[in-house]
Amino acid sequence: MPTSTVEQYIKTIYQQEERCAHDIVPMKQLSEAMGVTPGTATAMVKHLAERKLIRYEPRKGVRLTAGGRELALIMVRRHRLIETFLENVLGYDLSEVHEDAEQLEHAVSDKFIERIDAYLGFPPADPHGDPIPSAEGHIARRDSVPLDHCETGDSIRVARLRNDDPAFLLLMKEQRLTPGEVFVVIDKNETAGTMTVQHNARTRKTNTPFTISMGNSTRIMVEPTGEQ
Amino acid sequence: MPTSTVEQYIKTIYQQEERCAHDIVPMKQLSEAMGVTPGTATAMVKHLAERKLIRYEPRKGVRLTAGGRELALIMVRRHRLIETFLENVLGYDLSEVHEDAEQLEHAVSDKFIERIDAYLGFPPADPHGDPIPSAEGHIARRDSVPLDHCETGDSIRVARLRNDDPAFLLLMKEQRLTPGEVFVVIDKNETAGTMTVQHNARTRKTNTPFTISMGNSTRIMVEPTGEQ
DNA sequence: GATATAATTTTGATTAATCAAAATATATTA
DNA sequence: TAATATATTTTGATTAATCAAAATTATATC
Ligand SMILES: [Mn+2]
Ligand SMILES: [Mn+2]
Ligand SMILES: [Mn+2]
Ligand SMILES: [Mn+2]
Repeated sequence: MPTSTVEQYIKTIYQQEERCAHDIVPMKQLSEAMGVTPGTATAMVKHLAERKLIRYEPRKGVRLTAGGRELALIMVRRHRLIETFLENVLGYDLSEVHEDAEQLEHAVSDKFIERIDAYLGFPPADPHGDPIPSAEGHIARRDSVPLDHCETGDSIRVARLRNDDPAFLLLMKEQRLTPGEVFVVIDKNETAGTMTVQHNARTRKTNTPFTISMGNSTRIMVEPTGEQ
Repeated sequence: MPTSTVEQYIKTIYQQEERCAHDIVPMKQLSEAMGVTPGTATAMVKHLAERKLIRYEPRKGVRLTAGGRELALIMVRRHRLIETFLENVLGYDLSEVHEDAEQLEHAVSDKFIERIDAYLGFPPADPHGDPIPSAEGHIARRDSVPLDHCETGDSIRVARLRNDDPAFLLLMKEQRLTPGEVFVVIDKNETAGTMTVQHNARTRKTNTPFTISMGNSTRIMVEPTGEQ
């Protein structure tokens, strides 16, 4: 049985592989993502390699083995189902779900997770819009693009918010920039490094435009609505 | 912040104090209840005494301080609310709730517990009939007696099942000997060391009597129905 | 290409939790 | 009371996870 520390390292390596074009993950990146000193990460990485959960290339970095990916997807499934439960059932705010899920994911049994899944009606995605892997380890690939790839006039739907910072998520909630919501890009100012979007709601009169930095907009994944 | 090991020791000491007429808990009893060697328990007990969670009398045993009792009641509250959630919401069997609660109680946040409490409608007792302490650490005292204190002819209601063994609980469920159910003692055989009870249901025809050993009957806490 | 900078690994130490087995104290029994 | 049994503590060792700081290697810069 993996310890919760091992679980957390493996999940983190998976996430870093996703972020950086599924290349090898360097030690600095891993140690920073784990919040430990580089030496600690090196020691753990050797242990994970012995356990055959990763392949470790000294002085280069690490990547998951098939077995490591399997464990990572189990952890991602747990995390996302727990987040969905916290928001949908217990009424947590979007900005609060991550912190608690980060702990609970290491304490729940398979039985618990499968029952939660059924209770929620087998949701395809978590509150951030991230797809929930199946119990067998299959994960849906959804082709969304970062908001900064869009142009003025584009009609878009928010797909995922790839940032766990509560302050960021609180702001997104305030501006209704949450998964499923439809917007139009009304301005893209490369010089200023900002994008301005406007909510498409017909039920509200106050569709005040909202301006966001280009940096933050890379964390908002969107897909075209198909409408012009 | 106490580690989950510290939490578990404190909760266990509380339970052993309850069992044995709130006297001092000897080291052997503690080490057996924790499933560790006596030396391990001695080392931990010194640590808990430094933390002012217990008072430790060498060669005698331990007892909780006010602070220790406070932590213990927090853990008991968590455990019982989680058990209630697992049975009432996720459909766990009575015999399955304990194992998962034993892990989850160390991973949940205060926010999680208060939301679960509200979601369940502030239940007074868990599925075993054990009272749930309030968030402020108050616990209801219910004066129930062990089944073996009853006499032939007594009409009784099951209050609590003080045994976490899944096999025992499975049997109790089968015989409908669960909290709230009403029975009549139809025989008490001191020589054979058995008691026989019969379910009071009017909706069923098959009220076959059920015989249980005196030893097991001490784990079934009951209260008189008031009817003759 | 030599040197400065950055990343990585190694070394030595620490903390929490545990066990096995030896030592000691207490309780029971003859 | 003396001998025996039981409970408890002590000692020495182990495992997992971590840090600080020194040593090493790779990368970038001049
Ligand atoms: Mn985690
Ligand atoms: Mn998420
Ligand atoms: Mn526990
Ligand atoms: Mn219970």
